[in-house]
Amino acid sequence: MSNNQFKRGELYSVINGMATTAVARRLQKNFRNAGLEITIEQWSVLYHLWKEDELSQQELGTRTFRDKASITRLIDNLEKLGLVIRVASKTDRRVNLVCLTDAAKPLQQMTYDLANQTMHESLKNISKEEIEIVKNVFQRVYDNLTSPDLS
Amino acid sequence: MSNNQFKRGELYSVINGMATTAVARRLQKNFRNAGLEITIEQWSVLYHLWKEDELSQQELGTRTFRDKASITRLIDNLEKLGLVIRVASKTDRRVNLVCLTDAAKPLQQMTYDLANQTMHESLKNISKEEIEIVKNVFQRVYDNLTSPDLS
DNA sequence: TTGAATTAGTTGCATAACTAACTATATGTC
DNA sequence: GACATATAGTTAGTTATGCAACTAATTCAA
Repeated sequence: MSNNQFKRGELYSVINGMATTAVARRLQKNFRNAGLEITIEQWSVLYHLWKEDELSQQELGTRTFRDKASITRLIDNLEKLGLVIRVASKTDRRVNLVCLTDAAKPLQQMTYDLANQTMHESLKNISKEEIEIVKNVFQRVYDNLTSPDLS
Repeated sequence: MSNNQFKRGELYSVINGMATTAVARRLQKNFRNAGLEITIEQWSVLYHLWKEDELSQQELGTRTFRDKASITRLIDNLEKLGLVIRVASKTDRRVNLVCLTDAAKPLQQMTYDLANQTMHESLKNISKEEIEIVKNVFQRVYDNLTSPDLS
């Protein structure tokens, strides 16, 4: 009966190895070709800071689906690049607020444009409806795996 | 007009950070809970060898969407675990054929069952039609990014 | 108010990814 | 046959991931 839904391992290997990393690799390549020396992982952090600056590392982890240790090291590298700084929170001394520097500003429009270009290359001939379904399925997969089991 | 198709970065962050890694993490966790000491990356190589044994590293790279260097080290680690061996090809001395050992045999059914279980957890309440659309979109994204541009 | 439990962040360890440079073998062409 | 080119695999260097153990600060509760 499981085989009614998917051939063994097939969907898994599709999900894990193919389209998603192809998109990531293309975006990384487009960054490099444009002379940008940041990784897509670093970009994903900057992306959330451009939406809302001065987030805690914890909050950045939640928004980018990473654990604390990964965020610690991503912020280390972004600090080395001079794109963010850690500022101690005044209300909770455990917390670092991650703040964009002036050096990060010029990257915003450039990386948005490259991300859009990459999405256009990736989503050529794919309809809005299909994209909505994919996004919706992904959200539900994520919810299936992260919400507590109520059964 | 790009915003007609997707909100900036939104689909990207969905694809890159969320559902796919949640599935991978869950499968890894299910392996660990079952006492299996292999990574999902190692499993993805074994998976293809169970379908067809004695593949070259090159061919394994193609089938698992990895580059040569990644395959070299995955095979290194699988050899250390005693699950595969490298056998020099008799017809082309550049080629290593990667061969399953007897130690890998008992893992096949067990990991298939765990992968199926993981897929059931992930795909709860997601219809066959939606799964087909996701698979189809992924294939077309991959094709968009890997086939030569004919425009 | 003191002691337990929780939360934020860091560090060590192992695995894995990509790029680029490298060796060795094979192939194709003059 | 000899040289250029292509292919298979390895290695070095950098970045990233997950887990577990750890410190420091905060909160909760008796």
